[in-house]
Amino acid sequence: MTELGNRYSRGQLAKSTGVKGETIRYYENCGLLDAPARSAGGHRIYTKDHLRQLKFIRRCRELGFTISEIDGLLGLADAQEKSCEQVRLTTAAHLTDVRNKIKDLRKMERSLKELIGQCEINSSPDCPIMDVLFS
Amino acid sequence: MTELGNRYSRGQLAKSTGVKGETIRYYENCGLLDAPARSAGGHRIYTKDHLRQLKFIRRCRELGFTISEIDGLLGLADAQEKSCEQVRLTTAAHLTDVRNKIKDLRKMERSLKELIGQCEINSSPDCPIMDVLFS
DNA sequence: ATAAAACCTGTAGTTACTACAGGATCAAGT
DNA sequence: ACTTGATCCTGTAGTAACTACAGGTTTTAT
Repeated sequence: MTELGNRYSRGQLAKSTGVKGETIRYYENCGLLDAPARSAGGHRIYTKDHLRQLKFIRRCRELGFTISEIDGLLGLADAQEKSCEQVRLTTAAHLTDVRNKIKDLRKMERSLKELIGQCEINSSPDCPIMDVLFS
Repeated sequence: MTELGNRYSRGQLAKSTGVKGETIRYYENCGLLDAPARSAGGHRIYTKDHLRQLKFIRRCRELGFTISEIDGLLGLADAQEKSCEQVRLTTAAHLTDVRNKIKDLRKMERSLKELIGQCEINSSPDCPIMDVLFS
């Protein structure tokens, strides 16, 4: 089916997706990316399908999905029925995670800002940041 | 100097700082936490100084400082002069990191929200989230 | 004295890659 | 056909900051 002008080396796949060659191999080991055919000499021969799949993986990673979440999503891509709802749930759960992380970081941000603020007021010989932390 | 009623086991130290016993050992291996004296049988005997130091480490970790940043801060705690400025710089640099992370996560949040939004509109048999990601 | 709790060391697992080492193969030019 | 340089192959080890054993010793409480 996929035959004409449809062969990519690992390097070409890397270039067109922005995913490093070594990482592509890693995804294959993980079972995330389908194992491609091999040349007589053992080199991997990828197709347009791999390209599509890898682009999907990269996008999901950029959105902060973990490998196993992506694995789940790829599994759902095949199973039709009910899968849409599952995808939505996975995405929603991930959104919650992201929001919690933001909350934590905001708390850190406030504390760090406060620590630095102490410095501006300061004129004592001791470091006020250390004073607060090392109490 | 530190002698009376001033001996803690690893477990006691763990309980009073909220840092797990195994993690305490890890910090010692890292060189973060000073190696304590040992009993005849080889058990670690901590002092109030260790308690103080470990609390400092825990606070810094909660604020997102890396181990090596904390190592740096602890080094500065001794060296007096100029160290306050260094502490402030380390803290400021860390604050920038935290803010960048927040920015990234916000971008993720927006995208995820958008993806989920697609679902609410949707009535087609295909999953709109997958459609967008798997394009 | 005995038994349970806590401790000891060293090693391996976690996540998502990245970076080698030491070869083999491929593609292009002559 | 041959050579050369780029790319590819495998397997392993390293990264950050822990966590979790296994298999044994010590401490503490009764």
